[in-house]
Amino acid sequence: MPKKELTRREREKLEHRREILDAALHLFSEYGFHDVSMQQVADRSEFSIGTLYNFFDNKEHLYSTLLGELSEKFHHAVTSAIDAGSDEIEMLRNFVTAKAEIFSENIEIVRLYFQETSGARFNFKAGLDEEIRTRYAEFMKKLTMVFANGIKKKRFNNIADPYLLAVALDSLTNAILLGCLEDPENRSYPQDPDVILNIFFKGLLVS
Amino acid sequence: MPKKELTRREREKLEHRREILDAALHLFSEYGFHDVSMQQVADRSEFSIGTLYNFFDNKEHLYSTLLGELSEKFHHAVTSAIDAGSDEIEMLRNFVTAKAEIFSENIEIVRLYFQETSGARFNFKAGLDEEIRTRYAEFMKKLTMVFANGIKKKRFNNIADPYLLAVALDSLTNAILLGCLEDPENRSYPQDPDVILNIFFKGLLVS
DNA sequence: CCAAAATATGACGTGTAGTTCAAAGTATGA
DNA sequence: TCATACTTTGAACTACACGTCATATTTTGG
Repeated sequence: MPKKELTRREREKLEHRREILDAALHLFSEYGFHDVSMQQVADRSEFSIGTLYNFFDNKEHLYSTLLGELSEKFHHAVTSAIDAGSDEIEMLRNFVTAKAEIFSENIEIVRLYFQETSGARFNFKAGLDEEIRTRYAEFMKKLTMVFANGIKKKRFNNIADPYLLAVALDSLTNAILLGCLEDPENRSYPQDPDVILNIFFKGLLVS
Repeated sequence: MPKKELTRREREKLEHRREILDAALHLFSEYGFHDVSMQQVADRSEFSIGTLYNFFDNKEHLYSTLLGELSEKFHHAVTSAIDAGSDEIEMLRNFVTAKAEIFSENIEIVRLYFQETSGARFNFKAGLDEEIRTRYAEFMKKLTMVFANGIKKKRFNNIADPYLLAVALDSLTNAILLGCLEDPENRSYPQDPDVILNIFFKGLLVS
């Protein structure tokens, strides 16, 4: 399929679409889905309301397009970081480093993502985010396997169920990274992944 | 102040208020703030719309009253559990046990709470939940002190900043407990707090 | 240069949800 | 029993936001 074969018109159309998505991202990220009107998106993107509807069927479609793009970007970066590791320890370090990078470079995106997956995971119209759930499940499976393999290879101690470890690491990185980003003055952003990982790597109890 | 000295009328009024709050809790917990109308709350509580406004100034007030009550209940239970421990290890075990209990006994309440604090912590009208933020900050301070004291007393290894440990334990328990409750068939609810705490207590790395 | 196609516009239709308030219903206690 | 105070009611008011569509503008290509 020829990918570069786009007329200027087509390129401009894509650009316009991108501008609308960008405007929507900023607004949704700051105020949330319900507290942003299509008028605001129109104003910010410097298009008229009608034009928005040439690109997106409705408000939800605009929103879910954003979420879909973002979750794809996010999960690709994170999973490929894991794959790039040569052993389980390196995989975890790569994961934390990649996640920290993504978070710090895309606060707005990340905020939007967590508005959806944390707050509304339970009550939003199910199905809207089927794709996101699937990606998340895949990612958790991968992370679980890292722990499971590490334990099997005797690189890790068998301190907890691998899936529990995966949930733990994921939620813990979310909380710590978000906390640092939302309150940058009080908490410095961890450059070294082991700042976080030592909570797992080293034992708290004095033996 | 005489607390029992309530006329039947006053008692009934309180009861009515409670019924409205209960109805609102169930609805908000299931559908979220924006997707519940006052009409629905009225129907479910078997009062008319007008009556709701005799008890609460507006929809937000109704919602924030719920959140306030719930966060108070929640934090009281958790902090007193910590206080009941005689050493740092027991404090952490008490905390996890109490939290697990609260979660399993009040799924709806917990859902509502996390809708607010996870999803909207960033973007909701700030100030609406000033009280909740304060309580949360207090609680985090207490948990941080548990870790800090444990480290100072050489009961714990100094594997990470105490505040980081507190954030970690809090987010980790949230994620694991919620995960079990929302998907009870696949994941069994941990009765033993050490199932979770071993992630902290024991080191993952084979030394 | 002009007609046809593509794109953009924004006033307007429509529906809905929060809130008000005058009237109806109910309890109180003299 | 009856007047007074308290409580409930729900139709109606107001506001706003999604989404439409006839019209205007711009681009294309002959």
